[in-house]
Amino acid sequence: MDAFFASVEQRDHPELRNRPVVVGAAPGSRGVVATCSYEARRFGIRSAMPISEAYRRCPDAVYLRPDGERYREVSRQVMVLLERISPLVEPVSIDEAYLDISGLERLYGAPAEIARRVRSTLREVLDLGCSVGVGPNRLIAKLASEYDKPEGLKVVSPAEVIPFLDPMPVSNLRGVGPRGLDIVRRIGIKTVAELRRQPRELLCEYFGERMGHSLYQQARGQASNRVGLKAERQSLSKETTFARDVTDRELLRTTLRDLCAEVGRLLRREGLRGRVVTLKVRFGGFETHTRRSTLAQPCDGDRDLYRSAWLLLQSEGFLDRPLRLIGVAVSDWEAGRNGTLDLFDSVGAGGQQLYRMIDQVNDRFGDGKLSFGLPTRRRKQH
DNA sequence: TCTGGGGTCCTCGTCCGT
DNA sequence: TCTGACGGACGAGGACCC
Repeated sequence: MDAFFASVEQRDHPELRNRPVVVGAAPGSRGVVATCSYEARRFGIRSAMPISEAYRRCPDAVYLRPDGERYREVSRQVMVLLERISPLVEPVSIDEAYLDISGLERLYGAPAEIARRVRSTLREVLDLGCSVGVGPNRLIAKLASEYDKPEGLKVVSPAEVIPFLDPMPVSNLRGVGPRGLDIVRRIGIKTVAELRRQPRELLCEYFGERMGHSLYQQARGQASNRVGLKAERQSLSKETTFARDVTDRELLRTTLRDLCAEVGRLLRREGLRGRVVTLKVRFGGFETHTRRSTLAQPCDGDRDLYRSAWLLLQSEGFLDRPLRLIGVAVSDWEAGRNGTLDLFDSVGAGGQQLYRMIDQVNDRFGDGKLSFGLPTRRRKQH
């Protein structure tokens, strides 16, 4: 979806149309821009920019706090419409989804026609704009969707993959953030074409085994083409940044208690019980630490969570310095929950080869005859 | 100077049992 | 009985994404 939160606000409040709209923290507070309308982007405002900076660039914009519940509801409506077009829809975030459209040509026409149908359906039914990318796999489809925002439409055929990728900056690839970009600069490359000329060993040496291998594949346009169910939740957390750094123990105590109560409420709502409680703190200079504690029994109760979190906060000496942020997370669900995950994208080359072998066996002996489970994420996945 | 909140995954170090 | 190698479990932190 294009500028999703801002577009929903502009749609629901016509007086905001054609005006710069910034959804995020309140101006004057510690916080950032979640998203902003294209009118606001003309002032150089971007997602993740400090709200104070956004306000300096455009004090006349309309500043709104995010309405998460509303956006989630609209997101559900989007997904329902997508499911009418393809039976295989994988939501990847609140405003993005992959659709498997193989085999739909007879029903709807060429891939470009299907993409146009997606775009026009969301515009006509929900009055929202989106950009659609079509490609032979997830990587290419995603990059194609980002190619011509807003309301873009780009189809990349298998033959066009390499010419499509070649001129792109390496930062467009998945997993290349500011740190990755530093390394890219150090090697002296800019484009995907230049990246593809680097030997795999060199990329692994600079980026680490997994990331190096991933970049080697991405530069060749290789990626998974599986569209599956949304992955199950691995953890659940709540955190808050104080308006001013805090030393007051009582304020820290009540804040932590509130956070634990909220996490507990959500755990119970989702029917999850976790074995590990993680405390997160951030000091004035943005120095961030986490400390975790494994419970004897999985829990979803506010009091158990609070007891562990407060113990961690006290025992680690975190109360001696002013705190900017405090947070609490729960993870490692009790056995029997969250037992199945589609890990195709995270298992690496060995795992992908296993999947291919399983597909071959199932092709020969009937689908579903063979399946396999991976041990929990932290264990070595060989 | 400024830098949210809610996530996922990866790497590395340490401890401990085999 | 001792010792070293090995690997799993666990914890911390970094990097990235939306």
